[in-house]
Amino acid sequence: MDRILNLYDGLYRQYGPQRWWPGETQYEIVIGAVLTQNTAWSNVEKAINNLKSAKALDPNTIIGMHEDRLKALIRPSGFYNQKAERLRLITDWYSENSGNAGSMDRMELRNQLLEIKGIGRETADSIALYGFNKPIFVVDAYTRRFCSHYNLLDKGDYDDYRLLFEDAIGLKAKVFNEYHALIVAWGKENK
DNA sequence: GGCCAGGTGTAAA
DNA sequence: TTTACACATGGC
Repeated sequence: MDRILNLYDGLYRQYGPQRWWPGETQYEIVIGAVLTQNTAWSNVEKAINNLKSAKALDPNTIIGMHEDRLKALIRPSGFYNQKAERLRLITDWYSENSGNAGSMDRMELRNQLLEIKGIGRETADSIALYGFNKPIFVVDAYTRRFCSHYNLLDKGDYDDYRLLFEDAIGLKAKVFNEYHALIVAWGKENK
């Protein structure tokens, strides 16, 4: 049995199902994916709660909102100048494409997202997997640490890590979803 | 008070 | 192609 599958079983037994992404709606997942860029999730929660309290967590409101207003609401998540712009761009895309993104090929969706300024590989893959249920494995800082710890891969490009898991598991969105979340749970216990 | 967190774009070597 | 740096807040 492949070691990657074996480690998955171990994590699952230890931590149980994680029920990711921590967000209720598809749009909230998209917003959260941007806000969490190099940022602690606790700070992202504050920003999302601000948006909810302001009844601003929907595409039309975000697009129509004054830039300074948006920056103030997302301020706790840090990098708020950049992120306000990134939220606007991803929201423009979302308004246009959320309807048919679900029927896109996984790589077609990924490539569309990567064309958006401020949406890099991890953010694109998080949106594709957790927002649209596409089988793309998400690589983050925890994933690299996990791979290094278990000697799966030490230095590599983002896609080297992604393919390592995709090749071992097969294109299974449900497993990708759970595995990534479990790696984060593992990572928070192993600092 | 310093370090770090579920990255990304840009510029320079 | 690789490396360095800016971007910012809140928790410990």
